[in-house]
Amino acid sequence: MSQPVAAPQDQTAPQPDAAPAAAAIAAADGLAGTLLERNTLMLQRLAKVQALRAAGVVAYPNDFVPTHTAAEALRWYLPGSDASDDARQRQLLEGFAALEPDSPPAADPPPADAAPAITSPRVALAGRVMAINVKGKVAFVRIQDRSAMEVLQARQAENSRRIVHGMAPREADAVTFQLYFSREMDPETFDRLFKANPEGAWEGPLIDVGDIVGGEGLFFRTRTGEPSLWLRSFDGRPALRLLTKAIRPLPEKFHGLSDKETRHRQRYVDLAVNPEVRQVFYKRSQILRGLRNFLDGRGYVEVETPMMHSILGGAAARPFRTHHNALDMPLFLRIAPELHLKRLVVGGIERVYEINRNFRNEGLSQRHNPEFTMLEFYRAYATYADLMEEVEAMVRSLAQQVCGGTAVPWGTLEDGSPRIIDLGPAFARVTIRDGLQQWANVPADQLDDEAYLRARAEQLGVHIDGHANLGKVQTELFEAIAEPHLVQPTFVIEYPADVSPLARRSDANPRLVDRFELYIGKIEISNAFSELNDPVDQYQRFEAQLADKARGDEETMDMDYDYVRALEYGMPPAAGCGIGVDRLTMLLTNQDSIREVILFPHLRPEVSAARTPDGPVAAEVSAAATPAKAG
RNA sequence: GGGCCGGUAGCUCAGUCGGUAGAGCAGCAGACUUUUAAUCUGUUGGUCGAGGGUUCGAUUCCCUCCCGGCCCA
Repeated sequence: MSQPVAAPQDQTAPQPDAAPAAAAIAAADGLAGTLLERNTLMLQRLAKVQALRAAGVVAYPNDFVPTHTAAEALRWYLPGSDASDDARQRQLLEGFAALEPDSPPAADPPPADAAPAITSPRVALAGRVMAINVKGKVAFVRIQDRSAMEVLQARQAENSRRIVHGMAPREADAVTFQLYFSREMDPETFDRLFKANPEGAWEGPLIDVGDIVGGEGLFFRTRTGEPSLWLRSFDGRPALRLLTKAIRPLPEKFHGLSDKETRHRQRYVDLAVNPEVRQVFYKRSQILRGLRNFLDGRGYVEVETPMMHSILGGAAARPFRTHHNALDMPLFLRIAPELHLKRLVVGGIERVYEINRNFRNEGLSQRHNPEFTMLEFYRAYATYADLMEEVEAMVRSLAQQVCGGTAVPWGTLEDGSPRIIDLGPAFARVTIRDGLQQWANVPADQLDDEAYLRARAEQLGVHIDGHANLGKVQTELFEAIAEPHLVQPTFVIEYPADVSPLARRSDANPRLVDRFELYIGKIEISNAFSELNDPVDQYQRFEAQLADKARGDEETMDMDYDYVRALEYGMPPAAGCGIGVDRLTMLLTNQDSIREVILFPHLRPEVSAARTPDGPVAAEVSAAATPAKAG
């Protein structure tokens, strides 16, 4: 049995130390030892769990069934300007339980724009408690559920109406829905949750911000016009139930959680308290769905190809290495799916795509995460020029779906106003050579002079790898000096064959390949080219890669005999395109860091100051983060 | 890899030219039957990122390290 806690009856006496009492309760059940860390707030909340159990309440029930989301409830309650539309009213009423004949008491005095007296449907809502406001014998509990962003829109609309009707505006950015609990509706539950319980195992209120609750009731407006759920007990059920007791406190309601490290390490907290973060990932979901819809609609087939490779290929990047125990062989995490997808084109899947992770063993930055999501699609009987049109249509269509238009905000200008990127007009095109002349002031007759280009790069402070060949020098210099100019969508074209070992040579100039990269907002979004399907040329280019590797270049491809064999069977003329989904998401959600569009971006293992009564558990936390399960 | 900035209560942040720390919110106790970051009264809570050095004394000064952010390569 839990030890009863001495209740502080005498106000003049020194304050009893609540923490040891809570610790006693928690420790008695061996609960605190399971925590990663201990603090007073957590021990208090653990004690509340014990108090619930002592009162015969199931602490973590799973039998509450919400009938609606908060947004559905609001939609019923705030029909909007077309509320007079009978069909809409019927549609809104669908799915609601039978109307309750006894409506909650009318607000006093009734607000000017109050809905006419109505009978309210019975509604059960569940969500996380974001704010509690106890005022004597009534309590307000604001909850947030999965419909938070729709609630936000509804409340903004409601706020506009309030202003029109001359009422005090509400905060329009609230994503919570308010439950109103009057003690007379269910005194026992009210007192247990909101009032001191001197006889209980924990003397104080049992509900906290952060808990998950479920409540049943009817709609009404408070005196100040806030649409609320008037909680009441039906059929003897509690008017408000704790569904999950949170042991850890949520970040503070006003400033919220802003520490980036904590936000990324504990994304669950970030998502719980920062609705705009949830919105970014909802949009990411929309983007993925939009990409699939777009390609499916054009006859592409989605496939999944291996993510563990024995031969590196498809991109110039350093790999992650792993090992297959049973076969006792080294494996690479794939750096690109390209060569597998083109094998499928050989096999007759003439339009094919894959959306999945690539892994590249390189530094982390605002635009680089070691694992990132790549869309690659391949289309037979198409050229890179065809894919330019296709990519342009795809990006434009996504912007319309996700942003509601083709003009999307992207960062800020010098004066602090939002920079607008317009994806509506035809995307600009610039060749590598034009760019070098225009932005690096390279004379036309020096464009193929490697020594000159290296000297110019030196002048401009651009570092170029000593192993780089002419094409790589041209490309690296171009990328370094051109990127700041590539804000509005721009296709960069006419790449040197040196840096494109898988691309088809240009018929006009065999030193170039038919390739483009799409830059938007100064970042590379896409890379595409007409595919090389001449097996002899392909074999020779692999050999050139091996030569580069022998010279010390670490970012080269290996010879892939099976891929050459596939080409020997004949790949239809084709073009292929890769799109960085994370970067595209950055663009369409106006985020300046890739970490803001990846749910769990890569971070160094956490070194926690966590401790328990039995000693630090940080070592366990760290151990869990290491790949010890491989064995 | 280099430079700069940061790590102080559960959260957001002050502060200490060296004398073991404060605020707001959260929490706890009380009042309050329609609140809106509710209000009012009282109050608990910190190995000041880690380790070492200097010192009578270090959260503060010095060194090393860890984690993060920004910029550069």
